[in-house]
Amino acid sequence: MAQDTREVILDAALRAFAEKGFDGSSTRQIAAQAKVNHGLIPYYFGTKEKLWQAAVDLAFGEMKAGIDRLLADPAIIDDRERTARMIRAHVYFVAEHPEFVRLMYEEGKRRGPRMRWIVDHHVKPLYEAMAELLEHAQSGVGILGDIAPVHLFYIMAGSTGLIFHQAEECRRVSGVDPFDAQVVAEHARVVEMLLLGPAP
Amino acid sequence: MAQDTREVILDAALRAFAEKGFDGSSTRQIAAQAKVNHGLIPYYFGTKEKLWQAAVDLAFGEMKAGIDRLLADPAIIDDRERTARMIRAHVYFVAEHPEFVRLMYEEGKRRGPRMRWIVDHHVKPLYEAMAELLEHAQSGVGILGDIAPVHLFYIMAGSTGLIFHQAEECRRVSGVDPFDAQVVAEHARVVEMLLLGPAP
DNA sequence: GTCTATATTATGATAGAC
DNA sequence: GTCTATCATAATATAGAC
Repeated sequence: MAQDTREVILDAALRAFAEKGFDGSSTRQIAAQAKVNHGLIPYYFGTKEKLWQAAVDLAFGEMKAGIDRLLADPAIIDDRERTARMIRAHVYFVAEHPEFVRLMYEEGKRRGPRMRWIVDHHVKPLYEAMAELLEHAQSGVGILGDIAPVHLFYIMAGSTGLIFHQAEECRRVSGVDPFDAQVVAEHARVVEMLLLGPAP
Repeated sequence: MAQDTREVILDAALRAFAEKGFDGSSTRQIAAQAKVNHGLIPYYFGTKEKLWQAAVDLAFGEMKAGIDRLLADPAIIDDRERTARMIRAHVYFVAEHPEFVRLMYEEGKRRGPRMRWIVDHHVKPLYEAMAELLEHAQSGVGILGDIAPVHLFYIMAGSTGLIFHQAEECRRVSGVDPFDAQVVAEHARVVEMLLLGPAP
C-alpha cells in the first residue's frame, strides 16, 4: 500500500535521523530498516533533505498538539500551576519522545539550510509560545523574576531534555536508566522545584 | 616541523568534530583546513577514530585543569559560595569552549565505541568529581535538598550548556548572541539563582 | 616528514523494466 | 508502485616516490 510504505519509511527515517544525525544516516540504511526498496525514497520524498523535513514535521506535530491542548485548558487559572504543569508535561513528553530532543539539539548547533528550516518552521513558533507563557507566568510567579525569555527557554529545554538526549551515556556513567518511570517522575519534580521553588 | 603539523591538524580536527560531528567531518576537509596534506593524518594519528580521540583529549584537558584548580582552592570554606563559583565558572568555561559542549552532547546520545570511550575516559571522572562536590554541597545548601546526583548533573550540564550548544539557533530564534559578554554573565547569574536560590 | 596516486567502499540520485 | 542496475561522487586508508 502506498500510504503504508510512505509511513513506514518516515518512521524509520525519524528514528535514524534522531539517533545518528543527518550525516550519520544513509537513505539505504533507512530503506533497509523499513524493509522497502531504496528506490522508493526518491520516489516518495525526492531528496534526502526532503525526507528529513518530513521526519521533523512528524516529530514536532505531536509536541504542538500537547502545547495547544495545555494552552486551551481554561480550567487552570493559577499561574504557578499552569507553569508547573507545562514543565511536568514537557518532561514527560521528551521522556516519551527522545527523538524530538535529539533532532532539535542536532540541528540547532550549526549554520546551514537545515538549521534555518527547522528554526523558521518549528523552533521559532515554539519559542514564541513558550516566551508568552513564561512572561505571563513571571507576573504571577516571583522566583522567575525579571529573566529574559532566551535564558529561560534554553535552561528549560536543557534541564528537561539533556538527560534523555544523553540516555545511553547516562546509563553508562551513572547506572541510571532515565526512561525508567520513577526516574522520569523524579526528574519532573526536581526541574519544577528548581524553576518554581518548592510547591506551596 | 613535526610538532607543529600535528598540533595544527589536531586543532582543525577539534573544530571540525565539534561543529559537524564525527560523521559530518572528513579527514580531507580537516587536512585542507589545517593546510597540510591529507596523507599526514594517517601518518600522525593512524585512523580517523584515533584523531577524534586525540581531539577529545585536548578539549577535556582544559576543563579538568579548571576543575582541579577550583577543588584545590582552600580559601573558599563556604559551601554555597564554592558551589556557586563552580556553577559560574562552568558557564564561563562553556561559553569560551562551546566545542567542549558540542563534543559531549554529540557522542553521549548513541551507543557505540566512541560513546564508551568518551564516557570511560572523560565523562565518568567528571561525573564523579561533580557528584562528590554536589553531595558535599547538599549538606550545606538546603535548596538542593535530597536530589540524586544524576538529576543534578544533567540539569546542571543542560541548563549551563545548551544555550551555547545551540548558539546559531539561538541567534536566529531570539536575536540574542549567547557569546556576548553580558549575556554570558546574565546566564551564569540566572543558573546560579535557580539552582541555589537568591544570593544571601 | 611530506607528497601523489590509487584501491576500496559507500553514498545519493537516476533510468528504465515490470 | 516497486524493483534492479547503474552513474557519479566522495570517503578512508594504503603504497610508495621523494
